[in-house]
Amino acid sequence: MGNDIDTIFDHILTGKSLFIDRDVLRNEYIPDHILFRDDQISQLAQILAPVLMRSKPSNVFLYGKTGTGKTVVARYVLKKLAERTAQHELNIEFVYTNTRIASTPYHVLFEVGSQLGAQIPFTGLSMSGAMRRIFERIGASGTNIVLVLDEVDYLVKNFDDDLLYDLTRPNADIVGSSFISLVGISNDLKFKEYLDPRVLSSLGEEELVFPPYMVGELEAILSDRVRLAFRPNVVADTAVKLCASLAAMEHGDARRAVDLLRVAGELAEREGSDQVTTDHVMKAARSIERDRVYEAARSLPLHAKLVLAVVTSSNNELNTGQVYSRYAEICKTSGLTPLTQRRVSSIISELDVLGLVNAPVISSGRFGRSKKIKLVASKDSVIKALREDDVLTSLLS
DNA sequence: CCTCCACTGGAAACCTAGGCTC
DNA sequence: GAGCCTAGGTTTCCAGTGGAGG
Repeated sequence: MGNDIDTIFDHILTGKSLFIDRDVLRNEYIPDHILFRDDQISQLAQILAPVLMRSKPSNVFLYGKTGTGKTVVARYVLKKLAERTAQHELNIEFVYTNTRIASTPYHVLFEVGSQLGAQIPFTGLSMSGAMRRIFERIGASGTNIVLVLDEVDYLVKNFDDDLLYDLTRPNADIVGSSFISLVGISNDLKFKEYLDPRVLSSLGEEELVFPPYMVGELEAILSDRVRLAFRPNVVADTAVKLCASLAAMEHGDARRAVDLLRVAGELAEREGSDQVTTDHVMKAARSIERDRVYEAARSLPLHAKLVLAVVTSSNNELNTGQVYSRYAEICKTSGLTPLTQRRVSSIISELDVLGLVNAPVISSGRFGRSKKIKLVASKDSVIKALREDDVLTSLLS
């Protein structure tokens, strides 16, 4: 039915699409009105307001789990500020980087630099060299910067807080009267424990906490989006409730809730249904999980894929030694140089963090202590992703 | 209570790619 | 263009460890 290409086009041409505006359900969407975050918005606005007077605002930390509105509040306030600064012709730039996507301290600088128009090569410069170029750039133009570092906890846990220290440290000699003001966003409430006291004192000047949304709040948020995104009476109330309660189980994650709604809507539309039902929501939940697994597996480096293939091909739990010997065997037959067991052990831990495998360390007394590794993600999705790699296709038996 | 397995995971050394300086 | 420097990934080295079996 829904697979018929003419039906798909017909639906769109005859205006039978279920959506009015799909973009409302996208992650990057910034609503005109943000529900249940009035306090955080006004506090953040107050903290950042001094930029309008050309003085340096305190650095801020936003804490809260994923999908509690940190990023959207930050972007919303920044957007409003940018509107004002444009009116008053103030020399302020707002820079937003997600440090988990940038992934290394150097890439963060690279990203920040390119947004500011400073020339930073992809590789080759020292950290301090890259930092100097950024400072010189803003010093030369007399620009003040509000820098948002999303998911800073990732950066600090995987590396250290030197970058934060360097960014918060006053560099009067280079930057003149310009300043950099930091807005750090962290998913981890205990994040502060990882910080050096010297960083904490300058960075932790102000902090805002974002509590998880309650089921009722999620429902209100979703209803709001439904009104903007879908045609009237398309989405069943029960479907909205289900999205809200599924997301509430994931510690009140609004992003998850909105994703569910979008995917459910797309599934319903593809089926040619004129209603989005709880059934579509359930299907959406499964489909999102499959996509997540597929994407995670597909983007792994070759040797991580090989390790994953070994785990996937076994029906029972394996320990690190078993995984390594099978992995080494595969490398041998395909003429690859195997990585060391130490490295493979780390790769297994990385797969665990990605939620593809479960690998707790179990002690079996006399029989040693090792990780007990088993696949937890959908086997089909993993295999599908692995088959996309040419090297793997020839190996999978 | 002690042993001893099969690792774990921290730390440092090493390697490579790529820009920098002269 | 040679030689230097750095970041990021990997290897090397190794002290440390939870608990079944003695």
